[in-house]
Amino acid sequence: MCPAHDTEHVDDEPPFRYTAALALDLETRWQHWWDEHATYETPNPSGPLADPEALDNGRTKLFVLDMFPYPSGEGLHVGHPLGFIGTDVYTRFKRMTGHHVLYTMGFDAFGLPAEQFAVQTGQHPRLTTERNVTTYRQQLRRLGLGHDPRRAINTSDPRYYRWTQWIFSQIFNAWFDRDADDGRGRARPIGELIAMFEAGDRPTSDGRKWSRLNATEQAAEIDIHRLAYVADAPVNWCPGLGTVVANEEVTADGRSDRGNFPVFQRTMRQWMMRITEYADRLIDDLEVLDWPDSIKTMQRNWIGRSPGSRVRFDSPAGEVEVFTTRADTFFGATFIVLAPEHPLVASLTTGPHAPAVVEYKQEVRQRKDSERTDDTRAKTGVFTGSYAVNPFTRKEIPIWIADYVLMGYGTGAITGVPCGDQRDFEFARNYGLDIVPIQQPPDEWFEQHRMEPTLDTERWPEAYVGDAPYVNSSGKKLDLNGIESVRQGVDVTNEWLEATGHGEATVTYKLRDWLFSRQRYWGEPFPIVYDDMDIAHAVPDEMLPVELPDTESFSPRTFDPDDENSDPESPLGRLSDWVEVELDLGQGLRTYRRDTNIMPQWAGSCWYELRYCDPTNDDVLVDPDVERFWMGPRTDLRPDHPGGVDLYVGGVEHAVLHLLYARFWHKVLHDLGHVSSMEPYARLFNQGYILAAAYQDERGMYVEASEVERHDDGTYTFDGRPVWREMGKMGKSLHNGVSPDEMYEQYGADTLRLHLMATGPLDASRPWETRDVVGMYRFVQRLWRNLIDEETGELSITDEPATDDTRRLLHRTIDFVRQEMDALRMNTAIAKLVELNNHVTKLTSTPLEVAEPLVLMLAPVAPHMCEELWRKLGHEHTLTRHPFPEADQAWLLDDTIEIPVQVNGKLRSRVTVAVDADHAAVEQLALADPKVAAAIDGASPKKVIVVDGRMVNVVL
RNA sequence: GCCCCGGUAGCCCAAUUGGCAGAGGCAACGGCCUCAAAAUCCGUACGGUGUGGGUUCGAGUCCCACCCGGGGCACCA
Repeated sequence: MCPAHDTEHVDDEPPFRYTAALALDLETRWQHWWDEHATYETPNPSGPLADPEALDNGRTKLFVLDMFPYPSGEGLHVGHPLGFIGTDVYTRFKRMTGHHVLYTMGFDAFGLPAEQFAVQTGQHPRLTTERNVTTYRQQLRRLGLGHDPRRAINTSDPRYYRWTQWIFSQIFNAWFDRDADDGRGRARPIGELIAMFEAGDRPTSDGRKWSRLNATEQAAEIDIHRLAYVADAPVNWCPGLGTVVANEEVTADGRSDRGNFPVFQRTMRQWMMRITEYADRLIDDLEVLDWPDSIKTMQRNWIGRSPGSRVRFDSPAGEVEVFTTRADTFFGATFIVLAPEHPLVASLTTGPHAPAVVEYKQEVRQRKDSERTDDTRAKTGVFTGSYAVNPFTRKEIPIWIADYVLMGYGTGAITGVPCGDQRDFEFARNYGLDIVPIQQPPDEWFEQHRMEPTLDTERWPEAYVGDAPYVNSSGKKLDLNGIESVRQGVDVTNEWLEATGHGEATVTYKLRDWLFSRQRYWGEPFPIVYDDMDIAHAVPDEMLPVELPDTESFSPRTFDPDDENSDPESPLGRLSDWVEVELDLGQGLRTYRRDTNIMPQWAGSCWYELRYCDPTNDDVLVDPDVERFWMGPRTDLRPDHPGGVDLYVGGVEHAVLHLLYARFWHKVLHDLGHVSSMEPYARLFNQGYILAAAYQDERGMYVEASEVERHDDGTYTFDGRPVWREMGKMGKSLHNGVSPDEMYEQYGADTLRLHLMATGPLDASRPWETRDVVGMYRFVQRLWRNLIDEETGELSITDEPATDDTRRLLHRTIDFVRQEMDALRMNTAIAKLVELNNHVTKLTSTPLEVAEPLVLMLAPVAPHMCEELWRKLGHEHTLTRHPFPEADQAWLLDDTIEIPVQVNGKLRSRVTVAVDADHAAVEQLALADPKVAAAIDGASPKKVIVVDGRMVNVVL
């Protein structure tokens, strides 16, 4: 049983012992006090939240952000607040060390999880969302987080999503000028593009004069440049969710990351965002971000930039364009492979081969994703019957189709170079295609394969990939023979391609445009209407928000998860009263049809940090002065600082979704002049996860972990049936959550905060053990007792000065704790505070000169208790902005120091020397030590190594 | 298969970046208190750093190979 609940004996306890009950009392009291005194409200330099006087005190601004939660129906578990507490401790520390801190919390309340919860419980998502937000608010407040409550936002609040829609309109009304900024490219207002067309400064796509295009044609011309556009595109249709989803939301095995339903590739008319235009900037600007390398790598991989060449081959069906990163290998190209879905396949297929081609395409379509991605499977394909001309060799080479070539990457067509590409090699071997050697592999390569060097590829065990001298690689005006590096071979070939018009150097990306529309209910409606010509118009800014219509039929139409041929049906489309709307868009009152899609979950989180800066501004999404103050580039720190939030803390799972989308939106807003920062998050920190034991029964189902019984033989049962234990991320899906409410009840919030911070570094995942929490509970009890008389509740300390020992430990602790908290290493800071407190415990009474700094240093982690103690120490004001203790350098140094003496690397003795003793003196002292002398045993040392203040090593 | 992290006491974690392996917490054990127990308090013990090699006067720390755990990517031409 937990101590605090052992009520039978509670009477024996001193009345003012720090117990859970006392913690509850003082914690709720202080939370109330902070609210009343607006302790954590932070002023802006201008606008509605301005208080210039409060700003003008020489403090540095600091914007710290948590990844905001979506309020699920289960409420918090103790794993959730790990990051929140980490940032809270950090911001509290920073407030005490001269910073103006912007720190608040909002809710990511739109989206699938909220909607699914509502559908499951048969209640309107607005109701369930509101209720869940209330629960979260209470639970977070109980943790004592120092948020500015005025800045809290909720993405499903019309006053918030008004601006989400506004940003969408900005993106819709923008195009990407690739030539701007010396080829870096920049978004510009669509009006500037129209002006260029009108002035004839820019040719239209089909070369006709702008004025000769009719309204529909003009609209179409503009639409192909918009950063947000509607297009027929291959999309991921998920019947089980009843909506399309983005590439980033599809798992590696072809299922939805929400719900784990099958996802099918289909061509559909959907909203897309031209994130691909930003691919280079999204990669290049990673350089100036202070982010974990792992996340940067994930983003680079996701964007997947690969420089290569496009080359056109003549074929009976016209030109076939292929993409390759190895332009140097065309002399070895002995076939062409198209993706089975390639548009030219039909016209390239000759009569005799048609049945095989049709059958193969059918086969590929039916192949399961798990099979398709199995790269151990033999390469398959069929011949189309047609030949293309290799422009390098002038030879005819067969055109095949094979499913190892993907339509979604490059041009969906490749040249088969079997001698230099393992996939092509395997394919050629399978179908008896020529393998022409074009490089002389190095001798070591043959040695590795235990064979004599040869150019007879029949005997090669695999393709050779890498640098090597070229052979058989000369033709008309292009001669690679003699060149030895791939790099050079590619460069020379690219020059030839461009000179002859056969192709050109290019870059392809794995990144696709962002599929932005969803056929669900709980999200931001598009601020778009269509006229009778079906031309899309942005709803004017002054008519925003386009409010999400209230309806009881909010459930999306979902389908059999495997019903590939079903079609999405948006819930908003059923509301004909809402869909039909009369508007004056400058041409008088007309009837328009609203777009019935909603935005994806990610829209609201793409820009929330901006709204935190200026949450109540009704004129702009964020006042430019305010944005510059909180998020402007800190060129005072380093010249290439991109601006953005100073510290962003959250889980690694958003590496390529939220973090990529948010960067994209931010860059568009920057380009259009709305924000001064070039990146949203200057520094990113990934907190670890709290893991907990989870238990599976025979069926593999997870059972409620708290009800599992452990037996002496190490086995576990649930409800009398055997279950098996594993460790996993705490949460709903593994049924292993522990609620913070239980911890408040047993120990109080300060203890929970201390425990979560003390068990390990913030970025480390670690298992939760409820029984460990008592350690920090004992610590705060001890600390409390060191300052407070448990019988009277009165302060019990002494004005007597501390001894030198105590004082030295105090200043060392101050020095260390400052350093560690600043580096987000709360675990080691706490360890040193415990150490100091343990030292104080041994004293007969606690000196005031230790008590005060101890309380101040612990305050960031255990703010409630420390405020209470601070008050009892006679201070009237909150310690929130009281200066953090400073170490006195004089007490950091000892006069003498004990250093180890090794003989041949083995520890033999210790000697005490003056800190400033010179090497000779230290050496002499070490050699004179009896234990050392015994170890040396009369031999004369070869060398004596003295490391200042560290150790002595006598080498014989 | 490839690319990142990480393996230190029974458990969670420190270790001034190459210099005495242990700061802190849990658990364990002993003691005080108690009729007894719980809680509090006081005290004690515990491993040579996943494995094998190498560099060095000296390796938890650097290098090489491997094993285990976690994460990401995976026919990307």
